[in-house]
Amino acid sequence: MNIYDISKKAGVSIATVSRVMNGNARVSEKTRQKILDIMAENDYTPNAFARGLGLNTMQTIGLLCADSSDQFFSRAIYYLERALRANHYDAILSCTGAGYDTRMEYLKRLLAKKVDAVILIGSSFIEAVPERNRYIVDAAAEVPVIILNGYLKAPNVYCSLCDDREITQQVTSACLEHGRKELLFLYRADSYSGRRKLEGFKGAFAAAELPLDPRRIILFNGSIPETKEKLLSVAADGLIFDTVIAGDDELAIGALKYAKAMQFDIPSQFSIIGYNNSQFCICCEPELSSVDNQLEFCCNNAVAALMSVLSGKPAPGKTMLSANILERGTTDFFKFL
Amino acid sequence: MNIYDISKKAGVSIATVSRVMNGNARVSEKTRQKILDIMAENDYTPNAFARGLGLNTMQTIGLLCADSSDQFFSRAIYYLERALRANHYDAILSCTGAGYDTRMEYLKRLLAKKVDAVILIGSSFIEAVPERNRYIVDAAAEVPVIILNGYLKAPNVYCSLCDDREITQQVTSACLEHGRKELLFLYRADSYSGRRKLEGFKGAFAAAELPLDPRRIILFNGSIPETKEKLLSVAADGLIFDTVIAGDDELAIGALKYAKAMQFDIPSQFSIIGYNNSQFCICCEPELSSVDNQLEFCCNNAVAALMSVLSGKPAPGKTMLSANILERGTTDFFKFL
DNA sequence: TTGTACGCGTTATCAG
DNA sequence: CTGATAACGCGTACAA
Repeated sequence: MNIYDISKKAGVSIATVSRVMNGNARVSEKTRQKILDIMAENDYTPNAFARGLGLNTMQTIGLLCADSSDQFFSRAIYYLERALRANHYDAILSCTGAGYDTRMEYLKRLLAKKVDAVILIGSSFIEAVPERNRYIVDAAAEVPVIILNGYLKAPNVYCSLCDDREITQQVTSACLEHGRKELLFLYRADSYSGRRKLEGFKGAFAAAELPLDPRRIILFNGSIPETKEKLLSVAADGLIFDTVIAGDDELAIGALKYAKAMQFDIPSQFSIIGYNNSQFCICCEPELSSVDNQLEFCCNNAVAALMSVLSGKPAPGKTMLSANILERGTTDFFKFL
Repeated sequence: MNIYDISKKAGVSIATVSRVMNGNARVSEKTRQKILDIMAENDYTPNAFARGLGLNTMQTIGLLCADSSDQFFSRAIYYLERALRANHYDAILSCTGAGYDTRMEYLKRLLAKKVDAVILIGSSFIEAVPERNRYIVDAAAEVPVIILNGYLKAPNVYCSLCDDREITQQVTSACLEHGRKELLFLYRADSYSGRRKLEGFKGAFAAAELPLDPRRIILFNGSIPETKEKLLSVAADGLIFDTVIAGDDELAIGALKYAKAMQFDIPSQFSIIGYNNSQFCICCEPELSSVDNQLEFCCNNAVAALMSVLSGKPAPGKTMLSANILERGTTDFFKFL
């Protein structure tokens, strides 16, 4: 059933049918109803490919993320998909895994599918060496590129992120001010947000004019039990620490397991701060204090910016949100923050 | 840059260019190279919409799920997307939420986008009243429909699931045999798998010829703290229970919080069995014993069946996998299972 | 081995 | 208000 069939049954031309479908042009109420009835009877659906060919869009946005099963990413996907759908766009999802080449390949694949834009979920897409981000800038020459939780300054690239540096510095400063000096900063990846969090951690020490032992900064990409083991070995090497500031909640849970293995009282002897305010926080005991990085707002902002750009209007290249710390059972000194 | 531009630059017709692109027909090695070079120079990408229009496929599969941020669904999405991609298909994701109408609406929307097939993730799509599943049968008249973790017998519908009934019966029987008689079955939804799990629970009592107090079956759809409160109130109402068999890990964590609030020793005084073997299991203490329902196999099977169907070959309407129980710290009587 | 011409189902631009 | 017709870019019979 195509537009010709409908036009024949209605005794009009395809142009009129097309006008009725798209609602815009003026058609007599009588023929409009007739055509609508016939379309309903035959439950006609316009061919999306033909429409795509003519309009050069199928109203789809490419979503690129490392791993959709990650708790943070999966929430982002949920919010983004919902917001896109509300704007009549569909989401093509593509999970790249950790590899750099795969990221490039899958991004190209999305572009080949002629998506209207691409959303990069997660700061792992933004590397420290500018040249390595070149492929993103190139992609932005074809379609708008939205980056969630990362920042890249380039034409047609729009970033929506939370101020990881600031909140990490605030959290770290709060620790220092409350007498916790033996801090450990544990982060998973040399990503944009990882680097920003690290800056915040260092910034707090600088602001307090305290020396910072580089051994207190640990880049570690492991599971919960591996993280626990890692901390046990760090402690065995003689480093003393009574507080862990983690780059994500999973690392924080690892730290919690470490603290329990050491039979520390939490939070009086040992404190832990997670990041992302994920479900990890509420299934352990004590429950995990964590940074709420406003993911839902972030996602909605990202889609709002995208919609603006897609309709030819300008949008800010960077939208930054401030984060909050949610205090639960693994700390007791954020009451006043 | 389209096929005409390329053909002009190469001094050949578009047919030849098309042949080179699709690799199949025989073209002289010389012109083939020339065309390939020109395509590379101009980094030409065939227009996906035009191709879709002609071939009536854009190699996309619709993924429908209630909530991509759910731990179980997000893992399913990851596995499915990966398997689809390996077969050169892209995934359009659509999250419906809990509403029935929304499910119908979004499914229609996917079909309107002319996806090559639809994968329904999660047994919540399959209702007890056949008439309510009608829209799925209708969809299967247009494209193959794959159901993950649910079962619906209908033409062109292919289901990949784990034997929830059997494992739940095994688990329940094991409890009964080890002297745990005061069981509570806690499940979230009247979904296909929910009903199957319940059958298993009841089946174990029937097999042991034990009476089953209906108060021991609790249908409850709440968060972790809500689940804890619910169990506290159930206990306050006078029901005695020392074991919770939960339909998912989140409910199980709620039960764990309840047990801790009651200061029961786990697992000697109180046992808990979760379901899905999700990340929830390893972030609590003691860690949660849980049913591993072989999600990755399930997803791979689903995609394998789909690929078979899409290439015109037959596939089983139902692929059922057996599950395992993974014993961790909340039980101590599955060693021999 | 290569080229011509048509079909795919729309949208949009003209005339009328 | 309506109709004829040209794009849109590709795949592919059929012809050469």
